[in-house]
Amino acid sequence: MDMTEAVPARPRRSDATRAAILRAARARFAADGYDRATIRAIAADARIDPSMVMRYYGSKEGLFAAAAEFDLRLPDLTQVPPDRLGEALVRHFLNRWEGDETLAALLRAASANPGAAERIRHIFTDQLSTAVATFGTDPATTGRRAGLVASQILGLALTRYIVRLPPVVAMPPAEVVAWVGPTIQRYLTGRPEGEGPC
Amino acid sequence: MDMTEAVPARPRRSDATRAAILRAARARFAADGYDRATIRAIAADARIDPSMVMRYYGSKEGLFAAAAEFDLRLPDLTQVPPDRLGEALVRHFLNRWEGDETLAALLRAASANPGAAERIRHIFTDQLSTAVATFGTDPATTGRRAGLVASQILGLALTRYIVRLPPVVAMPPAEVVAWVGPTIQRYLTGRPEGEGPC
DNA sequence: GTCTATAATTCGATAGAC
DNA sequence: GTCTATCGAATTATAGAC
Repeated sequence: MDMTEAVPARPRRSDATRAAILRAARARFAADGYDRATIRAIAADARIDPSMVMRYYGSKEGLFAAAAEFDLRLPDLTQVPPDRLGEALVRHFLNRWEGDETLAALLRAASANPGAAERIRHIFTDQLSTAVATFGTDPATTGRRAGLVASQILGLALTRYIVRLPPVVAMPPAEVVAWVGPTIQRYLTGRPEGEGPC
Repeated sequence: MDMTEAVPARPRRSDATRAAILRAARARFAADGYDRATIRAIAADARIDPSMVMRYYGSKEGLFAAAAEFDLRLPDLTQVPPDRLGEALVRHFLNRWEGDETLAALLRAASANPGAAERIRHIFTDQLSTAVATFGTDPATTGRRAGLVASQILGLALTRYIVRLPPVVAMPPAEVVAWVGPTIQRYLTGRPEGEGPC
């Protein structure tokens, strides 16, 4: 047994530095977008030398790829009362945004960085579609429903955190849930044109 | 009567050049975002020298300000049957986007350009709010309703034209209207939590 | 592992000839 | 009005000393 096995999953000496870089990168990318967030500024925030960023992440693209790792952490929709799916989803997304600026960084970067839009597509097709598919709507409509949900959820994020439309920013979370919840609910389980079971 | 009056509102010799610059600028800003759309590239598209752009518009910011002039051209909502307001608005926005890339340019630039987000805020508060206020809902809720409409409309534009989510891109206009129309209708005239007049 | 120095681009903007 | 030439600044990325 050699020394490398004596230290399983050894915490590298510079893991703290790497984490600091990622933290600073996420904040800068979220605040300034991809192009305006410079490696120099990120390094300054993390209190390290700019060349360290290159050493650890290879390039600016590599840094962004690492900083933009994101999981929606969608709850198990089968555990939610079927008539409260929309409400639950909106509440979940609000919490997810306020606690993690990664999605805001992705959204802001999506217009300039070729990989960011692709990343968002994957997140909101793979992760969301599989969640939508877990309960028994017609599989043929799953993609469309997930896309509609994404359009409202991302639009809410855009107007609340990027464009910052005053009325949307001012709405308390409970009221956002009350207004947008029914929209998501209909996209998930309803039909178009409001010809619902009225 | 002197010569200046003999040629009222004279079309300057270079108006064609100015228009070509604006056309190229809108396309580049829409495709690449503010930072990546360079004056050099715009000038090349317009088949003119880069210095002409500076001469006509002073700076890159000035050029963007001129290129991002946008009017929602909202129809008179009082002429629309009250139960078809949502449908009419969604249809109008779809047509407005497909025919003019200015809004896409604004949306793409909103994350990098300080003035673009401000411009969108004005467009979607002033223009939309006044339209929402024209019919008789409680004035206290006008701003909120306009904000909610903007969140869904801008989210639709974001997922359809910027992020390009496949299911949203693939939806024919009629189906977008059928699905999203009722959402806008409820934001305009309904109440939250789906406790509508059922 | 960390930092200095700098290479190699690229961009917005300016000056001035024609 | 139009174009050539170029400045000055900022960026990513690399090479190499310590």
